Amino acid sequence: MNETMVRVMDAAESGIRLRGYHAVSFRELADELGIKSSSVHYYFRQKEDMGVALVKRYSDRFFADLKEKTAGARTPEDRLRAFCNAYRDALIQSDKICLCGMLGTESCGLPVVLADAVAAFFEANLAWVGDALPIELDPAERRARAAQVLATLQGAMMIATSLKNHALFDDVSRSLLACHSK
Amino acid sequence: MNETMVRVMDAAESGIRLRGYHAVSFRELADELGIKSSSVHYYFRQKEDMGVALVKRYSDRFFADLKEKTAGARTPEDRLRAFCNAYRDALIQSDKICLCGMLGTESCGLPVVLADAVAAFFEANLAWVGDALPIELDPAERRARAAQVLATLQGAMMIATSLKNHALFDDVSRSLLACHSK
DNA sequence: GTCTATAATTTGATAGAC
DNA sequence: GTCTATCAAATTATAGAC
Repeated sequence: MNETMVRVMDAAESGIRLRGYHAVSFRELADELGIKSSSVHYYFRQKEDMGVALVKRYSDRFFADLKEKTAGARTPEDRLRAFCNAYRDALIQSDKICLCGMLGTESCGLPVVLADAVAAFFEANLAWVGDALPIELDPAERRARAAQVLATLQGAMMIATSLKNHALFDDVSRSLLACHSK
Repeated sequence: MNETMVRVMDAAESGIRLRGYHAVSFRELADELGIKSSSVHYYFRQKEDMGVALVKRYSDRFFADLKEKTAGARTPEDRLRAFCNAYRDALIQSDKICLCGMLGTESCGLPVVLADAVAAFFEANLAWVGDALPIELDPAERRARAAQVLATLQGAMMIATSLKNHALFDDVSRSLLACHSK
C-alpha cells in the first residue's frame, strides 16, 4: 500500500467520520493533500470502492485493538469493559464518531456494497459481545444484550459529539457497565 | 402553513431521515412533488432554513406525542416505557430513524444553526428523561442514566436500520427497561 | 404562489500526455 | 504514479415574468 494511498484513506476516513459520506468529495481530498482528484481516482476508481476499503481497514484495526485490550481479560465484566474502551478510544483519541456509526446512519443512501460492509461490521460486533457475555445466559438473551451494548456505545458517541461533551460518553459507558455487573 | 409547504417538508423529512441532509436536494424534492425547485426556495430561502424548520416541527410533534403517551403514567417505569415507545413509533411507523439521530450524526458538517437546533432537541430529551427517573437518585446519576437511555434508543434505531432488523430495536428496548426496573 | 431561465459552483468520473 | 484537460450531471441559489 502506497504512501499516497494511505494519506488519501486517512483524509477520507477523517472527513467521513466528521461530516458523512456525501459531504466528502474526491476534489476536496485532493486539495487537502496537494494532489489532483484524478490521482485519487487512480487509487479508487469509484467512490464506493474507497468507502469499502475504508470500512475494511477500520474493521481490521478495530478488532485488532480489541484483541490487544482483551489479552488479560478473564471475566465477562473485563471483556465488556475492554469493548467499551475500544469505542472510547475511537471517539476520544480522534475526536470523531465511529466510521461505521456514520455510515450505518446514512445506510439507506449508500451504495449497496458499502451498506453491506457496514452491516457486516455490526454483525461481527454483535458476535464478539455475545461471546463475551456470561455463558449462563441463553443465546437469545445474549444476542439482545449484545445489541444493547453496541447500540448504547454507538448512540453515546453520536450524542456526545452533537452536544460537544465527551464526558457524556464516559457517563453512559459507566451506566451501561453497571447494568451488566451481576 | 400552506399545503405545498407541508408536502415539501414531509418529503424533505423523509429523505433526510433515510439518506441524510447532504443527500437531499431541492431539485429532487421538487421533482418528487411535481413542482419546480424555485418553488421550494419560495418556502425556504436556504436549505438550512428548511432544516431548522424540520427540526422544530419534529421536536414539537415528538414531545406532544410523549405527553399523550405519559398521560396515565405514574411510576418511573411507566414513563420510561412511554419514552421507549415514542422512539419505537418513530422508527416502526415510518421505517426511518429519528430526524435528529441522522442530523446529530452529521452534526459537524451542518450549518451551525441547524446543529444547534439538533443539540437542543437532545438536551430537551435528557431533561425529560432525567425528570422521569426516580427522585431518590442524585442529579448526576439521573443525568447519566438519562444519557444512557437516549443513547441506547438512538443507537438501536441506527443498528436496526443498518441490519434491516426492526426486532433488534425491541430487544434492545426490553434490555434497557430491565436495567432500570429496580 | 408558481413558473422559466440562468448563474456560479461542485460533483463523480474518464482520456490521454508525461 | 501524477498530471492536464475535460465531460455530463447535479448542486444551491437568484432574478424576474405571469
